[in-house]
Amino acid sequence: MRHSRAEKAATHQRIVQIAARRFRERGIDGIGVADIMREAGLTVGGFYKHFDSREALVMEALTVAFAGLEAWEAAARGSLRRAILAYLSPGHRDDRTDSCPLAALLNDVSRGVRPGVASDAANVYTEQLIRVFDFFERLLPADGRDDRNDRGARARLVFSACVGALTLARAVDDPALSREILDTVADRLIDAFAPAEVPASA
Amino acid sequence: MRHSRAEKAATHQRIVQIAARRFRERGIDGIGVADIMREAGLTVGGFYKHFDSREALVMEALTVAFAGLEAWEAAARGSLRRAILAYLSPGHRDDRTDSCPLAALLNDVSRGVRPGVASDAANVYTEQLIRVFDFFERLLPADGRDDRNDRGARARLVFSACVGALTLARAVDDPALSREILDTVADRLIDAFAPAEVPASA
DNA sequence: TGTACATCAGTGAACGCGCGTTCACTGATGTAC
DNA sequence: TGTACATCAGTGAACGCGCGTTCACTGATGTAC
Repeated sequence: MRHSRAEKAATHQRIVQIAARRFRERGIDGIGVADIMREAGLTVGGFYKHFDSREALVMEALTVAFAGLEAWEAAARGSLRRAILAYLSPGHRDDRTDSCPLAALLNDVSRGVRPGVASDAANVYTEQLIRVFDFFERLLPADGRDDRNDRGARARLVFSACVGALTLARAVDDPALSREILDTVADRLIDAFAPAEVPASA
Repeated sequence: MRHSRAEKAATHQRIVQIAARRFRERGIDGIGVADIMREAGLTVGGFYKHFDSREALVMEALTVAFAGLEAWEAAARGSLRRAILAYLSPGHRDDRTDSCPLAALLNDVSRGVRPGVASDAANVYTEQLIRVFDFFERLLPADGRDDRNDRGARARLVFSACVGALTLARAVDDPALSREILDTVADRLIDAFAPAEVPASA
């Protein structure tokens, strides 16, 4: 029962990190407050010393989960090819706890979107999706018939295909089919949108 | 309290139809047995005269929901362009209760997939996804460099992009962005994969 | 065709369970003197 | 620097609630005669 200020802040962050991982793995309704606290080495009662409600934790966890996108963007180092291959890798498919929240929470967020009803989660989600679309747009090569709108359209297609292929590969029973979805979609996307790009180098 | 045999069969189908719609709209865990029975004009207790468990209803509802894919395939009448435009239409995005189960249940099913653990839902899901991939493959035009594998790859890309764009359009807060995702992804897909196709005629 | 009885679709209350939340309590930390 | 007290992070039991499931019951349907 110790509680220095520094320790409280660390505990708070620990809870949020665990939630950010478990929400992506099991869905926002897929894990309870008691389980999260237990994983943090605490008991349920203490939860409300850190958050006003479960919903408040959800929002903090979303922010943390989306912050992970920056690491993925940085890892691409300006290469569309690398970005696609990392997104559609078996590692990203299997490591759900740390994976892209835009894919992991697709249905959870979309079910919260209703005309006229504001959803904080959908707000953050939308903001981050726009960021990722912009990221892909900057990565796309300018080709002959290129105008800015066309590049935006291609960026939306590329990321839609990435999200679709990743989540389909996760939902599928058959490991061979799952792998085939990842590999062939990545291959086709690179072929169509990053053909001239120099292969990843040192 | 009447119960002729014909009426029981009709009641059974009514329950399954309602479940097939609500599961797609709210997720498999998003609606309870009591609510489904109430919507069917019945009380909870009667549920177990029709199903061994909630899980049994889920499986029957999935079968019914997937059967709806056939109607969509038929409506395309052999045109890739029509198939894409129907899938990525605002109508399909908004009418979630009757929409494509592959998109509506993406995360729900994928969370049930764990290595070594059999999931009946994932089985049906995989089977139907293969069917849809085949459907797209048959619709793709043969082009010059075409071999069968390449057509399979293109089919997987097209449907992955459709699923991704539809679900992203649903998760997004901003109606203009949502519409832009649908329209531009459909446009790019048609441009890349069904360019020579004659526009829909009578 | 008519009657008596068995069946069973549907009722509505109750069950155990897990959830988010509340609460009285504890004891180490931080602070006032 | 040392002491006394207030604060508050964390505990663990309890709360109401909704869920899937069970159960004794009802009364119309189906069937045997």
